[in-house]
Amino acid sequence: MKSISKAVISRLPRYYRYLGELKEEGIERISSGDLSERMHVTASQIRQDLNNFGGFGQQGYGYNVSYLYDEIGKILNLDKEHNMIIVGAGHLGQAIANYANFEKRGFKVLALFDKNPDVIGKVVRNVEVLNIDNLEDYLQENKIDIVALTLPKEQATKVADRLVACGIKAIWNFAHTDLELPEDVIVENVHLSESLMKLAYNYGDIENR
Amino acid sequence: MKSISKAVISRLPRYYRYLGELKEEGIERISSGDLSERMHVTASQIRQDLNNFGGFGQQGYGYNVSYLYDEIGKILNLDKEHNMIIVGAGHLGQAIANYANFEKRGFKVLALFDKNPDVIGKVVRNVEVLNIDNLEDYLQENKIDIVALTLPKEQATKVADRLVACGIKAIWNFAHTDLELPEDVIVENVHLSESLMKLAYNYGDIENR
DNA sequence: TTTAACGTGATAATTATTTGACAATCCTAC
DNA sequence: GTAGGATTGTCAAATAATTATCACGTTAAA
Repeated sequence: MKSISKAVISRLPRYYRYLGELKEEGIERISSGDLSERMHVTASQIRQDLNNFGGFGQQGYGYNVSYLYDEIGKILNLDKEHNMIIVGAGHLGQAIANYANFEKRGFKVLALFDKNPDVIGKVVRNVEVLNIDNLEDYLQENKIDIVALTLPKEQATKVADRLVACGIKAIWNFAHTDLELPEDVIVENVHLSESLMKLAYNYGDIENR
Repeated sequence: MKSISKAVISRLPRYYRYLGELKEEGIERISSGDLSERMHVTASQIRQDLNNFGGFGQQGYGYNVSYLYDEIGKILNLDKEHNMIIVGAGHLGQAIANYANFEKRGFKVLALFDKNPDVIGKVVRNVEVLNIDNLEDYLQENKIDIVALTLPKEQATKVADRLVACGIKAIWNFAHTDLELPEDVIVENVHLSESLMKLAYNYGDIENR
């Protein structure tokens, strides 16, 4: 089986989002051509992308919105529950804990962790902030799939090692550093400052006109 | 002048980060080979990327860390001050306002905006939350370069139009939607849920072993 | 029914990106 | 100074990603 390219994967969530919107609008079917106009990508790319996972469409008809939505959901593992904890209960950690929509997609936040006594014990959206000293114990007693790491980089590296030692295989990393972890641990980075720098680069041309 | 590819731009902030670390470690010079080991990319890519902007290195010596750091900073427009406001003073908006490091790079948060009376008037890191009704007035009186949009998607679309009407050319968009704006407006998207879905996809294989 | 329009999936062509190779040049030690 | 080693910038090759094309199955209107 030939593996799916990274570029394709990174487009799947966007397809999923647009299909969700179409579904909400009550649209039952859509052609790659119409979808391409909405999404501002080529129809060819849509057909090619989807075809990596099987022939979801039908000639002369297009794609069934609801069916395709569900299929992409399955591909993205959104049909499963994912237990998640957040390590770092600062503003960003709390922001993520507060974001309700993740739960709709099966991502369930079970706990936050921090070392700061001021936030330990606080409850954010029904989720308690626990003492990070108890991280190992907690992970032993609870099956956690994903850890969101919202710590300053100095602490993130060490905590990541602790997480991996406990068997964690998926880290959503918000720290401004690249975690050096074993190959079988999946890290998805969200480097906000790098995103902002890209924006600064792109709009710079306009400013200096 | 041939334009710089998107792929190169998106790597620049990472180079910048690593060079900053090298600088902090007191390392004065580095070869593409050594840097490639640190960053886990090919030396060829580093040389090729940097060469898009000029010959920063020297044969037999490598690259001067401090010089290269500054040069990449200039390319990314980090040598200029950027005035920023945040529209949407929810948890995410406040998290961004609280993030001190942006200021170090020249991104200055001047105000937050919200429509919720509970947060209007609140002060986050010396920055006040203002009433969104006053957005247009504020933008007329203050030169704002970048707007961070941290609103639910329903509101984001309309507010984005208002921003553009006021002449804003750079939007850092955290709303879960694609803003449809004139071509000369630069939008940098941060779609957290899409990032999380990518993680779910990638670690799914491991889980279902 | 029949048939024209539609629209996929597949393949081919094109374009973009990454990697490899090496001559030219600079550094450094003697 | 000079020779030998290091390392760049550049060009070419290889790989990857995107886009265009089209044969053929499906739909829907007459």
